[in-house]
Amino acid sequence: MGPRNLLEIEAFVAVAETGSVNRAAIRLNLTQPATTRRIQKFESAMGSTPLFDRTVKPAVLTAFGAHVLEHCRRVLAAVAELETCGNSRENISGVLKAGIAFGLEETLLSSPFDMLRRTFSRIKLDVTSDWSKELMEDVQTGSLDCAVGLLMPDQAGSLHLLQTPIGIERILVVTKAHQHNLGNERSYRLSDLSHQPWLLNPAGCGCRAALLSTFDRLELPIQIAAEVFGEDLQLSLLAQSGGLALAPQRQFENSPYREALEVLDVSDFDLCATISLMRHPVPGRFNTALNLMIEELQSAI
DNA sequence: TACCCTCTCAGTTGTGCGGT
DNA sequence: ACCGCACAACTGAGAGGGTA
Repeated sequence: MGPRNLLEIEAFVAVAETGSVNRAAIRLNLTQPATTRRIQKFESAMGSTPLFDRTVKPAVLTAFGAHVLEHCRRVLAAVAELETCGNSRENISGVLKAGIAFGLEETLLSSPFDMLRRTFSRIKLDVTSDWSKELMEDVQTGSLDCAVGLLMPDQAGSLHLLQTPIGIERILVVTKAHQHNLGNERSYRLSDLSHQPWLLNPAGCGCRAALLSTFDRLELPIQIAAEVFGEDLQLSLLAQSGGLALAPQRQFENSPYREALEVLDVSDFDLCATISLMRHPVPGRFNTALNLMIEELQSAI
């Protein structure tokens, strides 16, 4: 088997894992016909037993295909391992497509990415921000090589991704300091806060979804006064006009508005998110770089 | 050795077909 | 009507061989 067949194996694994030639093509940075052709060559090289059942739509792996897939994954993992041991850091090159969850950019991004640029001079970084849920899907489809996400408890462990926990982030309920209409309680319940104006991120934000789902479970109404993108802007508005907002603890502690804000102890809303680095389970060419990035992230927290 | 021609391979665009 | 897939035709890069 020459290196050409390795490309066909990658195409087969991509189609099997994404469930679609189109999505596989996106993962492989190819057009759909090119991906189809690689699959066809691989299938013909594997003999007459079909790898996909195309009588159903979308096509699914046959039992033989599933068997072959496991072998292919082992081959790709072995090749990645071989490349890792053969490559010096200076020789690892290419565009590393990384995602970072909204809200984590400023607190987490600088140190690990500085390290990558220093250590792997031939890696070009392509960094995008999005909600964690979207980032997970992008890593799953291969549009991203890795992503640092803020995962809610119900998101951790979902999808077939390798998730390395970096740290825990407590999500705080924050209000303007000395806000009179909340009284001077030491602890609140969500029922005390359901008629207060909330400033929340737009739909797509995991923290918002967790809060709304808790209100829903308790059958309480919630008054969303404004949908404001980004915790920085929310905290700024909160400091001026009052209301309630959610904020990751690190972001709150680093906020210039911190002195004008206070954290509420809400006894029936205790949300902790996991900061995780997500990547594909099959090690790729950036495996060494990602392992170092994890160490840097863990020391940055 | 340098240049040119030919062939092969892997990619793209354009398009048609079938299923939902 | 739209989407996903496969096929046909075309293109560009690279390898290999022949010739001056």
